Amino acid sequence: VQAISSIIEIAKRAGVSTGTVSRVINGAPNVSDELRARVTATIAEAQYRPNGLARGLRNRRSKTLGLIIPDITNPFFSELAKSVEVEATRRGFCLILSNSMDSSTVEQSHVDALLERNVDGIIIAPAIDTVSLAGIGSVPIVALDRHLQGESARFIRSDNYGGAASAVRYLLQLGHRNIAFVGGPERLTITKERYRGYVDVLATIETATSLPVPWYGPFNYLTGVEAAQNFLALVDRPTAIFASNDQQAIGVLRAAADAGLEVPGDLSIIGFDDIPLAQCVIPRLTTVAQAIQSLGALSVDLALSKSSGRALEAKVLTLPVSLVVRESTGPPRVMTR
Amino acid sequence: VQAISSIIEIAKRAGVSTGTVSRVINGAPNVSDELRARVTATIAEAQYRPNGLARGLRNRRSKTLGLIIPDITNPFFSELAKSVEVEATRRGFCLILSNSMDSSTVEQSHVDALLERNVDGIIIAPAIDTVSLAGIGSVPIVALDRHLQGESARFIRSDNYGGAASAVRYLLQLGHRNIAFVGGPERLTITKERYRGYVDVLATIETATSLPVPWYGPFNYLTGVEAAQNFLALVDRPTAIFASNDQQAIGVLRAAADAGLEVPGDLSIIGFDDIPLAQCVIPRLTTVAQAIQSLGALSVDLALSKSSGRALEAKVLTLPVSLVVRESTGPPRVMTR
DNA sequence: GTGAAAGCGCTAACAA
DNA sequence: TTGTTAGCGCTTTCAC
Repeated sequence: VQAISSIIEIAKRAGVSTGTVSRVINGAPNVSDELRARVTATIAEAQYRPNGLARGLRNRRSKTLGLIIPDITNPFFSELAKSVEVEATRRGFCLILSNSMDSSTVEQSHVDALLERNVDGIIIAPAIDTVSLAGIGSVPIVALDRHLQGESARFIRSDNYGGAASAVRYLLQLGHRNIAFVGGPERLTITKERYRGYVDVLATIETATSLPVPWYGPFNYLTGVEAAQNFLALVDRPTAIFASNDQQAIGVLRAAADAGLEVPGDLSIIGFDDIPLAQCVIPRLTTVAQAIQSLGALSVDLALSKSSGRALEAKVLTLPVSLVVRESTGPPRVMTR
Repeated sequence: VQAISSIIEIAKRAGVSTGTVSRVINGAPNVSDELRARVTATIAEAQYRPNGLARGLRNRRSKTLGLIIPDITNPFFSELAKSVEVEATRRGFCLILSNSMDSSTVEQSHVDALLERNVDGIIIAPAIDTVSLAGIGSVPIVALDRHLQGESARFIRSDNYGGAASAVRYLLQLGHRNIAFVGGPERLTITKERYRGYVDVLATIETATSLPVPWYGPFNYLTGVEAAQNFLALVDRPTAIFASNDQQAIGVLRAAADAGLEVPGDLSIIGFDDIPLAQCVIPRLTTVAQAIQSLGALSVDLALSKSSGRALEAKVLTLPVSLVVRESTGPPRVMTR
């Protein structure tokens, strides 16, 4: 059975006008029960599927959202992408996925591609959050996790400062005084915010020595390995390392094992994000948990809410984080702030 | 500056017809250099972006591909999705991402959504590879990693049988005789193929005892943990475990650590996929590496190649795998078959 | 409550 | 080489 591809055909078969078929498809109230039933039956029988391109052209909306992230391979972003996709689907939207590979140029070309496809909104975790994007303004933009230049975008992210602060505060509680910092790319605001949280808390105590020089790098395993190798070779070796994401923290774990160190006996490690893997590595990872589900769902929400007009709406949303402490035995302890 | 939104406007400004503007946009040869320059300039100046919906409607193609996978959160699929997205982008296509959450029902609704959006092709890793999908046939379909019922789809996957076989062969070489099998969902063909590879190789030697009963479960960490707990409690404890993916293998690692076992001293473990994490866990994971890049790129290739007519084209593509042996010291050794 | 018809922005066939 | 125009499939106003 060849599926029918035009509303005209359906109208003909059902013996009604295209207008009526359209009204039925869109659930308009002013259609008689009789015609509605007839049209519905015809549609089902003919396996008819309305043409989204035509509808989009006519309605000026594609029921599609764009998501631009640095790298879907990063577990934090794949968790995020999943929650965005699920929420978008729940609302009848599709999600176009783009990886910027941490390049603003690639990012811009993705934006262009999305705009050409008339997406109804763009959610983006910018590669470099001090750069602005061209062509934006005709469509709702949500900056996710990372800031975006320009006044048009809404911004949603976690409490990076507070998260780092509570991690370091916990390490101090455990008695650590020499705590090292592994950061993400130095240019990013999230990196700076987490660093400030770290520094500010350490400033509250008196330390014998100065802090180890922070180590910056991409949010991946390798950075953690390199950072740890660097820190562990120091004369005044840190007893704890705070990493800016879980992948880095796992890299630190890896390097500590290679160096023959016990974790947490010889070295304490805290990560950031709380990806599923954190509860699986050996030993389990203590980390600052982001509310990834909420970040994803809310960003869809923002992208889809018509904000035009309501100038006073919140431009920046900061979601709370919580410290998840995992020990070799017993269940994880969640410490909110 | 308000960006211009119609080709008519551009035509007016440049003092030409819409036809000419269209020809310039599409790089048609028969336009004089003078007009081409004028139109190009006007477009750039007006920040004009052609409307993809209208073009798609007219051309019957959306320059968009659909990808349906069980779960982007699974590192194997996020690697795959990335390579698909990169290849699609390279060819000027966008990628719509959908998670089926391992449900055929969800899967079908994603297919419907994609068809309504007139995607030019669908790449799918089916949740259940014995189920067929409705509405397919109007668009090129590529079954990726997992088989799809129906004759219309192309199929591309790795050599699951050979991969499992070479893993088990390697374990035999190391002297293991009691090797356990952790499988993915039992209904999947990939699970069965990997199991056959495992069984067939073991059938070539004489074993004192019978094989441990295989353990099946989703492709995640937890399955590995549970499987290992099960196997390690056996009276006749296996000395090696072959897991059907790296996440499961990492779960086994986790459980072995909890049980106080040394890997590989007390227990050898081999995984499947070779996700980046495999080289980072402690100890590093020996695994069967899939050519994920090629899988992704080729599936885009298949989805985009007009196969209509060429009936003799290969319907099934099987990509070779290789065993990557990682030891506590030294670089990984790649053993192809 | 229903039908007729204009038009969303674009391309391609045809005419000039 | 360039312009004119029909029409892709749909929605919605307007008239009945």
